[in-house]
Amino acid sequence: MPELPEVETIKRGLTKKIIGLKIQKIEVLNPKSFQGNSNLLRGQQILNIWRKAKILGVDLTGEISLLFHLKMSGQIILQGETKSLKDTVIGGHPTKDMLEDMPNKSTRVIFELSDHSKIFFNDQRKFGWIKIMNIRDLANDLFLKRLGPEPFEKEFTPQILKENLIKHKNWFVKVALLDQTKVSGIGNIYACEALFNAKINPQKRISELTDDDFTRLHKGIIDTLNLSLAKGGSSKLHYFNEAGEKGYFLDFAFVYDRKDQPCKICQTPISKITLGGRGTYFCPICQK
DNA sequence: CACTTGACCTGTCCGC
DNA sequence: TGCGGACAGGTCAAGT
Repeated sequence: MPELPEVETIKRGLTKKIIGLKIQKIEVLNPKSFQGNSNLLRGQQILNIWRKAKILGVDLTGEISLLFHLKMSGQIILQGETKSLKDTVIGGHPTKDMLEDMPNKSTRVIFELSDHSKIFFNDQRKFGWIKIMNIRDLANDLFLKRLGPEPFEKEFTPQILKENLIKHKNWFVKVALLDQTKVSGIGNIYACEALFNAKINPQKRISELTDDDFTRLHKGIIDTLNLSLAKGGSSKLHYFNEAGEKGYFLDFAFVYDRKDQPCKICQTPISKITLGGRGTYFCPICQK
């Protein structure tokens, strides 16, 4: 899925466009994609939009919030009333880099808003979900409660990173980065890229990391996520922002999805291995 | 316990 | 061109 930069990009885009609007109508095309009674949403106004890790939250009147998790292939696409998607895009990427008009065969849920725009929740693989939660239950949600620090918040320091990871001395560092209870929002792309940035081999065990490694890893995480935000996120297969545009971070990636291609620093072919069941890319020379 | 594999789904790409 | 298998931005559950 969409990892932190992709969900954050969607959050920022939606915030500019739908705060204050009301939800007029909900159409659930795939029941498994939507948990809760969708009738509760009708007439509720959108108050605030937030992100925690890879979860997107939409606070509504009526003391309820809508939570979205896009998992591997989810998309949230906002489309205006009359204009086609490509007409609404400002800044003009080529047409081939935009989604076609909605709905399509992956559309699972459709929201109609008070300005007659529509939000399409698309999800090819159906792993993603939307759920309605009472605001009081949000504070008790186990997944949200256990999430580690947000990389862009002050609480995330090299020391905290070390403290959270050191409990698992024998874990591969790459696998540890994917654990959302240690740090929030990192997925497979940014785990690989952050480790390259920090010059750490993904097969290193946590116990092998020095304080200097933790410091570089902390910086590598933040720098990598920042760069991706600046490039609009990563579009490998499914990711588009709320306006249907791709993100271009992967054009700048050093290792992810670059198996056998030359390292951009030392020209050594990039390696691909499997760690914790996930494809893992790294430069065997640059990452010690 | 710690660690790995499978399940959830659909689609695409690569090798024979 | 067809077909099978591997693989894909995530997370949880079951198995070893």
